[in-house]
Amino acid sequence: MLQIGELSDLTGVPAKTIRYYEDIGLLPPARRDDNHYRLYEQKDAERLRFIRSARALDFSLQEIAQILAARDRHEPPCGHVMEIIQSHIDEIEARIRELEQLKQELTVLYDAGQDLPEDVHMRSCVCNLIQISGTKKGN
Amino acid sequence: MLQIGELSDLTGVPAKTIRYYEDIGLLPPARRDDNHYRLYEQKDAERLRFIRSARALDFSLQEIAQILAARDRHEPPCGHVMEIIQSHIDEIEARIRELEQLKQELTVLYDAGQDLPEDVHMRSCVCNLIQISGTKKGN
DNA sequence: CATAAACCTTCCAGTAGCTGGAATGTCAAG
DNA sequence: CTTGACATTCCAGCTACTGGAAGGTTTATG
Repeated sequence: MLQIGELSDLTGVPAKTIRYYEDIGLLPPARRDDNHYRLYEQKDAERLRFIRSARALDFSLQEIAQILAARDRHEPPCGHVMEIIQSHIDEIEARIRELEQLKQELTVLYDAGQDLPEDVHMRSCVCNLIQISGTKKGN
Repeated sequence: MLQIGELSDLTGVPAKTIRYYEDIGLLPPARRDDNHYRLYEQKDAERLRFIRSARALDFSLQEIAQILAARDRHEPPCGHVMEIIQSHIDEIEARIRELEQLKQELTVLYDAGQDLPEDVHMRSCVCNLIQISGTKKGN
C-alpha cells in the first residue's frame, strides 16, 4: 500500500500529475485510507509507468486513454496502437522537415543581420528583414 | 480607414486574433468609429504583418512584444533580435535531434509490433513493448 | 417598412498537459 | 505543544488562440 508520494517516487510522476490523471479519468479513482489519503498498489505503478512511457513517446493523453480503455475491456489494442505509432512517425517526419526549413530561414536571417552596420535609425535592422522573410505561413 | 475584417483580409490574420492581440497589448487600442467599430490604417497593417512574419518564424508573442516595445521607444532592437534568433536556432536544432531520436524509437517499436503474432490474450502486444521502451524521460 | 445577411461588439469558455499556490487536515517526532 | 513533512481540495495560470452566445449596426432587397 503506497501513498501518493511513494507512488510518485516509484514512477517519477509528480503527485500533482497523478491526481490530475485521476481527475481526467486516466487513472481510476484511488482507494482511500481512513484519513482520505489515496492508497495505491503495484498495479497502479505499472499503469502509471505505461502512461509515462507512452508520454515519453509523445502519445497524447487521449490516445493513451483509448489504449488503456481497450486494455481495461480486455481487448488487445495492438492494431490501434500500431496505427497511432505509424501516424506519429509521419507527423514527426513532417515536423522535422518544417523545423529544418525554419532553421534555414532563421540562419539566412541571422547571417544577413550580421552583415548590417550599426544603425540607430533602424533603417537597417533585422526587424526589417523579418518583414520580408517568413511570409510563407498563411499566405 | 479599415474595418477589422478588411485588415484581416489584408494581413491574413483572423479578426479574432487581431482583437486578441489588442487585448494582450501587442497592438495599441484601436481607434473607434461612431458605432464602436475598430478603425485601422496602413501602419496597423504593417505592424500586424510584422507580427505575422515573426510568428511564422516561431517567435513567441512575448518576444515579439519585446521587439515591438523597443521599436516603439525608437530603440533599435537588433542586438536583442539577433540573440533571440540565435537561441531559436539552437532550440530548433535540439528539437530536431529529439525528434530524430523519438522517430527512431517509434520505428523500432513499430517493426517489433509487426513481427508479433495475433494474440487475443495480450501476452504479446505492442503495449508491452511500450512499457519497456520509452523509459528515458524522467528516469 | 420588415427582414435578412453580413458585418461588428463584448464576454465567457475551451483547447493540452500540466504546475503553482492557498487554505486546510493528518501524522510522527522532539 | 509545536514543528515539519506529508496529504487534501480548489482555483488560477501558462501559450496562442478559437468557438460560440447574445447582441448592435449597416446595407440590400421584397
